[in-house]
Amino acid sequence: MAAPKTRDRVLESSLELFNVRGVSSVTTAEIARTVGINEGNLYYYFQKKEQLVTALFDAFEAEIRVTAAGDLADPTNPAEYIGYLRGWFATAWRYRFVQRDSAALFEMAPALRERAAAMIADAEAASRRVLGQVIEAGLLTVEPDMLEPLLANVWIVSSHWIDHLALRRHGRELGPADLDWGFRQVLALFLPYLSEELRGWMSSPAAPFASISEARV
Amino acid sequence: MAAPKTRDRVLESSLELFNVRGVSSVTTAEIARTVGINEGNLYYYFQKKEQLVTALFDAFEAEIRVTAAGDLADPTNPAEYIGYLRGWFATAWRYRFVQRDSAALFEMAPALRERAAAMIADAEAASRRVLGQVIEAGLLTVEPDMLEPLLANVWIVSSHWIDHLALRRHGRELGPADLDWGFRQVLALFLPYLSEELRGWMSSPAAPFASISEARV
DNA sequence: GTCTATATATAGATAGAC
DNA sequence: GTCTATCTATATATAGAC
Repeated sequence: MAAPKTRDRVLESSLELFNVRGVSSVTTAEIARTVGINEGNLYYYFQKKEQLVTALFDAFEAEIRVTAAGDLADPTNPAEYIGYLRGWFATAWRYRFVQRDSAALFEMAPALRERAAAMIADAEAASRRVLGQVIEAGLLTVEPDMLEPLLANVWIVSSHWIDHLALRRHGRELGPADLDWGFRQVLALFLPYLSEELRGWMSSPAAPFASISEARV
Repeated sequence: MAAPKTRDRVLESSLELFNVRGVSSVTTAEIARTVGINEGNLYYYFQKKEQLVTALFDAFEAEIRVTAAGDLADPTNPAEYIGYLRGWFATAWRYRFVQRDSAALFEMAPALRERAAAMIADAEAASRRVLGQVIEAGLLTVEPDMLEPLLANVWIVSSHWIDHLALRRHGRELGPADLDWGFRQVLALFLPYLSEELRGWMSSPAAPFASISEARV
């Protein structure tokens, strides 16, 4: 296969740097150095740092919208809903720079504010719909009053478990095992609402608890 | 009473600015302008921006440790535990700049990383102890396996509901009514574990759901 | 304790040769 | 498409008068 184009390597390196150290702490000089190109060359592809950030947001949004559009072929199969959740979770991880320090992000690229708000509204609608299917299928028992708070907490924990764990880890880099921790935190939000049947399944070897670290993250 | 000293006004204004726009986006020039003093004067009190940030962290840590040291006089009284939770919640709100963008914070003041890790460890131990009292008293029924995930999610939601809501609000400033929303999100984490007795009490007029906005925040 | 004026460093961005 | 050299703006920080 062809060697990755410079533009793509810039995006890849920037994503990693932004995720780890935050959008505002990473300089264009550092990005160029990491990619192994000159700073002038970087500006050939992205005339403003804002454009770089926006291009990464584009990718994030596209991935979120694919996930949102997804549907459960068989809502009675718990593995499918867990897979669906894992999709959200993996995307939130891959583009965690968006959530972390969103204030600085929007200050750098103000146009993203509206786009992010629209995106999250659509994403919430999608997850509301899918959760509805799962409840309909009898896997979960959630009183109507609890639906919205539950959805919001799922989003919050999926997006922000990283900061919490990084703090406890004294800033050590997070690895695959930590991803498992995060995903379990999300699943923990659902545990009290499991039907009896599902409760048994969750503790069976078939439950794909630990396999998040094997997914593309 | 005496007019507030300049140093205190600097701290107050900085806290507000950092909370709203993030540590790395706020400049010393902007702080001085907000306080109504000259930039040179600002540097008379804090020779480095890092010292300013550290002083605010000191206040945060002190407040957290006071809250952590607190105990429930009567663990069978649900209002007391809710008050305890509200204490955590209010502090997390007042110093939300610490959680939001913690990467940039630690890059600016590396010494805070270790302190924050130690502080959160103590805080977790404290909330673990108090939650234990409440469970002992029969107000909540939490399986031992769920205790740690629950505590972690309480911390995550308490610290990060703001970013989530700000996104949905299209960046509008958050107000007291939004604080209620956040606190309800935290309480929602506990709702599935309520004893029957407590469940009734929660829906009674005595339940101090809405009064978080009257607290000092 | 507060101000004015100045210094230093560096991040973001451009021009033009190759 | 990539590099070298350079420019501009500005954030942090200091010196010294008042």
